[in-house]
Formats: sequence, structure tokens, C-alpha cells
Amino acid sequence: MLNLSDDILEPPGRSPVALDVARRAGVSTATVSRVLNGSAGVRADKREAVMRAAQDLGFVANGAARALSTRRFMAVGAVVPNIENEAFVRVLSCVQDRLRQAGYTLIAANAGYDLEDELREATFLLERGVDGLMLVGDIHHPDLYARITRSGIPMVQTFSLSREHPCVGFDNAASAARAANYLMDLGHRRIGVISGLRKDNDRGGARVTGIAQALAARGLRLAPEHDIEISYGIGGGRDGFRQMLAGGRPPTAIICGTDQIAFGAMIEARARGLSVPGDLSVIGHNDSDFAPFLDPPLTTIRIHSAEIGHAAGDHLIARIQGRPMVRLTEIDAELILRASTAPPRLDAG
Amino acid sequence: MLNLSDDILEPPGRSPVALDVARRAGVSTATVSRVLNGSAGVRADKREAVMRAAQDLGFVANGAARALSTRRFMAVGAVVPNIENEAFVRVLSCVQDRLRQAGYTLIAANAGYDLEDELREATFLLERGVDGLMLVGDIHHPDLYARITRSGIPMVQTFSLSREHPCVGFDNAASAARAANYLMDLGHRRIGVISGLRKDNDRGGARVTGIAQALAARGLRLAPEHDIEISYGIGGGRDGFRQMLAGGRPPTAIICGTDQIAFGAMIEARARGLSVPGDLSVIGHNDSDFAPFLDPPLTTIRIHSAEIGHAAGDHLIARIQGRPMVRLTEIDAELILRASTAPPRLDAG
DNA sequence: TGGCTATCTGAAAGCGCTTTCAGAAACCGT
DNA sequence: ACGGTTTCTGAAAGCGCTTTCAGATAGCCA
Repeated sequence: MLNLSDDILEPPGRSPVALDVARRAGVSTATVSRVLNGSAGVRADKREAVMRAAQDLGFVANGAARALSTRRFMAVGAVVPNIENEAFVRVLSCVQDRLRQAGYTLIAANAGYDLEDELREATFLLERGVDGLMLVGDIHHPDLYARITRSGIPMVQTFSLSREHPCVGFDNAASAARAANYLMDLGHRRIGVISGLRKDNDRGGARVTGIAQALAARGLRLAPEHDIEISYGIGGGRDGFRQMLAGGRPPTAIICGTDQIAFGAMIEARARGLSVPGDLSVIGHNDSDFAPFLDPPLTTIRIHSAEIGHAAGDHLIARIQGRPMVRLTEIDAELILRASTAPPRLDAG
Repeated sequence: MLNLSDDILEPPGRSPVALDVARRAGVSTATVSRVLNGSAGVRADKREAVMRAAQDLGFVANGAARALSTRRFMAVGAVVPNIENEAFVRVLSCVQDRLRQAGYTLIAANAGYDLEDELREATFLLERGVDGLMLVGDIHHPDLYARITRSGIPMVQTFSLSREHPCVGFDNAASAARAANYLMDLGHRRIGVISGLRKDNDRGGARVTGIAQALAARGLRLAPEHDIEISYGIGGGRDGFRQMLAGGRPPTAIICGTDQIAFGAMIEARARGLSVPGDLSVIGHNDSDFAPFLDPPLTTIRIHSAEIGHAAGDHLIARIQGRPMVRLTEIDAELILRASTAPPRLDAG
């Protein structure tokens, strides 16, 4: 690196502050602030001088001081159940897109499907001073709502609909019911479910409820041995389907909580000599990247994570900026038909 | 909600500050600060009073004021090329683990494999006042290093080794070479590569170089028509392999930049009537969740993302806290042998 | 009980920025 | 050239917390 005088002058211990810029430009810190924040009403020559001085010094405003002064942290927090889950990552990424455009930062945290942990993480973000908060689902620690209210910042829930709180999501029960109806229309009468853990997870719970109700509406029932709950993942899907087969008469179709679970179930089915969709129809959830590439390509409920993220971001920004905003935004999920579903064999009874 | 007097007393407009707690507890803000930061030397009765007052008021310290005062933001930033990439997400998640234990927050940003964007995002984080910075790879915008130096915060690079900068990673060239040697040991002589975009991506570049050198060391060469660069993803893998077949005599083995690419290539191979590993051996990178479940299970280079993340987190925390830290930490990648690799057919020549 | 040390505590001074408010400078028409 | 505007600018007052420093209090022994 060249030893330009500017570099040498900078004592490495202390980074330049607004006062340094002001002195160098021969103005006051007030003017420095005005220039750097783009507010009008500064004569061109002074504006120039400030810009140059800031540039020379490599001045970067201290975010904490700015936040303290403006009472805006310029960041919003998001707590998701699992930061490694494809759908949540997509949402975070899209929320961040929108925030960035408005000059805000996203700070994401992981709750691990546990209400206490979620409370802890959200409190952490609240302490940091985030200007808004994004959560997943409609089940939260009661103290959490109190703290959010007290902090006075806007909050939005995602991935499910809520009658109490602002939300961007879809009707998990209805979309799962749609999948069940589709299977029944194909002629299936023994339909199973493999879902992720449902504790403190309204999405998972609603989906199973929706399916059960759709079955009931046509005089069928979700047999307990066909209602499996496992921890997420491909391995979980294998285990789940194995468990289901152990429960007596096998279903002719299953609806899975994620595409990973569906993938696992399909692997296990094949290992047992069952063909998909010949002996077993399979439906997943999410429309993951790999879903169209499975063998057979997976029929799945596409959750528009990107749209949810964008809408949630817009929602928070609007409320932070004091603009009016609808309480509920519905981003409908969609049943994507591929080749993992077909009518049951005639002899399947 | 019950209308407890405490709730009513709180004017919703203004959240309580340290002074409110101090008054209610009958002490000064200095003592409040001492109690809430766990510093010793406060008599038990006053400590109690402060705790109760803080509790009653639902007091949450203002993070900006604290940061301004302590000159610590208690957050570190991370800029990764693609926040939706499994390996990077894993690293972020593990870095966060470590940071959290030390009381720090992670703020992640997306650079999209573009040096300018990376500079922009990193600057954004620097402005925020992060206490440390994690980057991916050893190729960055020259201005970025200058800004980091000027800010005086510790930085660590990940996923590759660097002779200049602090880093936690592995030798991409060597591990890819190991895969190539393994294939050559099996008897392969026409080996191809499908990698992600290599522009501004030292990892991708190093891997291809490593493979080319390993081939050269045994008197073979990486034919240009067997050296394919595509954008990441399963679809990319399909396209890439199709492209490779169009280039004349097909390879008997390929090494792919990610498991997704490998998956795509396997799909395309099968569509062309080639069996894996009979006609084509395939090696991936990352050991993704689904790799063991592909058909056949995928041989892949396992990158220990979790360990990299933990080490990077520890590295930053140590330096932030002024503890000494080694400049370079090597977390070796590992070749995981599964069923997608086998000796070439005898007639493959 | 007095005097000395060991503990506690509060007043006050920042941290670095934004923003108000009043004064200075520039501009205008006559 | 002068009063009246209009436009700019800087001094100074916070924002809410931490931390120093000196004074107050408690504890102890003789």
C-alpha cells in the first residue's frame, strides 16, 4: 500500500468523527450532518468541502450515536423457527431485499421451535433496539406480545393467518385440505399424513386439522396410525413412513409436511417395493428446488415464500414509516401437480 | 389482558429509561447501570430494589445508548456470497451460536458473488458499527481491506486459506485434487469438471486448478470441453453435463462444484441412458443432506461448514476481546466415499 | 465512642450524532 | 445604500447509557 499522507495522518487508534470532518472542511458539525444526510439548504461550496473532507478522512458515521439521536435503529429483527430451513431462509432473504431498499438492516435469529427460546431471542433483538419484528406463526409466548406492545414497534407474523395480529401468510388448513380433496377426487380413501413436530407449531397443526376435516366432509377419517409426527428431514420421512406401514393397512396416499419428508417417504416406499405413484401417491409441501427433479417429480403445495417475504418486508417498512397498512395479507399457497400422484390401484380397496 | 395498575401507569408512548428505574428504586442511574450489568459492589437491598423496579417497569436498556457509551456494538457482521446456500447458512448459524454465547449478535448480508455488492454490504455493516467482520474467500474489493483496516475491527475470511489475511478454511485445490486422484486410482483417465461461476470466486477457481494439476501430475489433462462453468443449481448441473456431452468424447467421471450440480448431472446422465456409476462416476461438493439419499448415494467432498463456522466465531470473539489468536485455522475437507463412483468400464478406453 | 479503612453511592462528564433556534449572510427591490 | 426577506450556518441542547471520581456510609478495632 502506498504511504499517502492521508493514511499516515490518520492515527490508527481513533477513527475520525464528525468534528474532525467539520474542522477539516471549516464548518460546524451541524453542517456536516446536514450534508451527509442529504438535507437541502447547504450552499454548494460548503457541501463540496464537507464531502471532500469526509472522503479524505474515510469518515463513517457512528451508527450508535446516530441511532441514539434519531431514535431509529434502522434495523428490523426476525425470529424464525429454523434458520437452516429453505423456506425461512427464502423469506429472510426477501424481507432483507425490501428492507435494504428502505435503508434498513435485517437481524435474524433462530428459535428452534421452542417458545421460550423464541422469547429469549426476540427479547435480545428488542434490547438491541430493532424498529420492527417479524415472527413465524401465530403461537408465541404470552410475555412476548406484552414486550412487543410495550416497546411500541410494529410486528408482523408470517406463514399463517391470525385473527388477532398483523400477518402475511396463507390458510394452512385450507391448502392442506385442497391437497386431500385432490387425492380423494383421484379416488383415494386411505390417506395418511407425515408432519413435522406440531408442538408450538400452528402451521403443522392446522395442516393436519385441515386434512382431517376434508376427509370427514366426505365421510372418511384420518386413522391415528396414519397420522405420524416426526422431526423434519429426509431421514425423518423414511422413519415416518416405516412407522406408518407398521400400523396395519397402509394408506394409498400420503401428504407430507415438507418436500424433504416426502423425499424420505418415497425412498422408504421404494425400498419396500412400493411404486410411486402406482402403489402410493405422495404430496409434499414447499416446492423445494429439488422437487421437480425427484423420481417421480413431486406433487407439492407451493408456498410462495418469496412473496411472503416481500409482503412482510413492505408491511413492516410501511408501519415503521407511519403509513397505513392492512392487517392481514393472504398469499395463497398453490397445489403443483406432478407425477407423484395418481389414482389408486383398482384392487387397493 | 388484566388491567394491572402497572400497565396503566405506563404511558404507551414512551418506554421507561434508566432514570425511571432509578427513581422508582430510590437510587441513581449509576447504581441501576451497575446492577443491570452485574458489576459487583452494590448492597443487596439496593440491588433487589433495582431489579424489582426494572421488572415492574418492563425496562429494556437502550442498545444504541449503551453502544455509544461502551463503544461496543456487541454485534459482528458476516457477508456471504449467497445467503440461500446450504453451506453458508450452516456457517452463519454456527458463527451465531458462538457469538450468542459471548453475548454478541450476528448480522448477515448477501453479496451475490459480486465484489462491488460485497463492498457495499460490508460498508453498510461497518457503518452500523459491527465489532468484527466475517467474509467468504480471499478475493475482495481492494477498498474493502482499506476500510476494514481503518475501522480497526478484526476480520476473518472463511472457506479458503489465505497467506495475507486471517482465515478459517481449507485448501480447496488440495481437496479437489484428492478427489481427482481417487478417480485416477480407480482407473479413470477422462475426467471432467462442472463448477459454479468462477469469477471473483477463489474457491471455485482453486478447485479446478487443483484438479488440473492433479491430472497433469499423472500425464493427463483437463480437456477444455470437459471444463464447464455454470450457474449453481440442479438445473445448472443438467445443462452443464449436456454441454459436456456435446463436446465430443464424454468423460468417464466428473467432479462437480456442489452436490446440487452433481444431482443435476446424474439426472441428465440417466436421461441419456448412462448409468451411474457404471458409465459415469460422479463426485459432488459439500455433503448436503440429500447426498446419501440420492440414487446412487453420492460420493462427495464434505466441507465441515459447522466447524468452520464455530472456528470463525471463536476467532472473532477472541480478537474482539483482545485475546491472541492464530492467523490461520485449517479445517480439512474430507472425501466421503459412496456409490456414485466406481472404476470405469473396461471398454471405456 | 473516635478514628481509620473498606465499601457503596451519586453527581457529572462524556460517547458522537441530530436538530432546534436564533443570529449571520446573502439577496432583493426601490 | 438600506430595510425587509429569505437562505445558511453554528452554538448548544439533548438522546440514554456507562464510568470515573470524590464524597458518604458502614464496619472495625482500640
